[in-house]
Amino acid sequence: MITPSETWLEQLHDNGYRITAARRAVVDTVFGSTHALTPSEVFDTARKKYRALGLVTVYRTLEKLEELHLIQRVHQPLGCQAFISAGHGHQHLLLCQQCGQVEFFEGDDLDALTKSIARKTGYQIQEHWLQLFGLCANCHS
Amino acid sequence: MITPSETWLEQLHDNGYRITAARRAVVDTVFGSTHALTPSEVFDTARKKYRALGLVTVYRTLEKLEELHLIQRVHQPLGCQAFISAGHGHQHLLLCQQCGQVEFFEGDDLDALTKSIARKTGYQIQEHWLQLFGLCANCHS
DNA sequence: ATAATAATTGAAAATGATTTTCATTAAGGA
DNA sequence: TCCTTAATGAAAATCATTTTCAATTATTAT
Ligand SMILES: [Mn+2]
Ligand SMILES: [Mn+2]
Ligand SMILES: [Zn+2]
Ligand SMILES: [Zn+2]
Repeated sequence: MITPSETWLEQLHDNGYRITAARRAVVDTVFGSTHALTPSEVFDTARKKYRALGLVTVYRTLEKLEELHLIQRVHQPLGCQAFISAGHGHQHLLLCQQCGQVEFFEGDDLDALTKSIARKTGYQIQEHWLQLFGLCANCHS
Repeated sequence: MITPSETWLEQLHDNGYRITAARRAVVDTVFGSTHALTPSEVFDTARKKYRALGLVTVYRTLEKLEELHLIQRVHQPLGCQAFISAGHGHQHLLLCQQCGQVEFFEGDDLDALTKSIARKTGYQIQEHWLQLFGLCANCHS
């Protein structure tokens, strides 16, 4: 674990947010998950750690974690409500279509492509979304 | 216009769907739009062409057009409910962050990248999503 | 052209996800 | 420990989408 979930709590604290049992439960659930989780899935899991948790608090906590760039929304063919720990620096996602596992990768070089497209279209290209889908080592073979 | 909107109606017909005034209005609205449109936006525009149109029919027609691959959903930072005419063959989207104009481009070559990622991660990569964001010629300059 | 049929329609109701409201609780600095 | 104020969960409200259903209409068979 490169970033202990404690760091997320510290970050919340450093940004003026309080550390509560509800937030601990949500943070502990989302941090370290290898699958993107919807608010409802976070709720189900986090409630096992903190029974009194409310779904509303899950929404509110995810909102703050996203605002601090600690988590990011994952767009998938079947829905775009799930979240995962954010990558560090410029990274992209690789998703297993079978089991839903999420990995990050980096090292894509789209400079030649974006320059070529910019020239052809007249666009000033600012950013890109790239995502790979496939089968993880466990799911194929 | 490479594909007249008549073709969309023909396609609907060829797939056993009937041609109705409501569907004409939706098809005429979505076909040829240079911006991705939400169901509600389609409704507002299409209703000008066919006053009796119901929002439900917009949802149902978009569903069929997507099923026939005539339109495709557009994922954006602010939402993923909008649709645009589908590209032909293997193409990706280029979106203007200012005015929302959508263009297609092709010719990306991700083979080297996907092979490298496959080797490093053990994934069997099946497909990719790539989208560029920027400012169109009108919006910058 | 007419009639028969089955798909399509729009309104209304139902559903599901997310947001807002609000009285109560509790974090954390003084 | 006390005080202030952020945070909480329940309930209600909102918003997007889907389902239901009786009426309408496109298409096929006559
Ligand atoms: Mn990149
Ligand atoms: Mn491609
Ligand atoms: Zn897998
Ligand atoms: Zn523009």
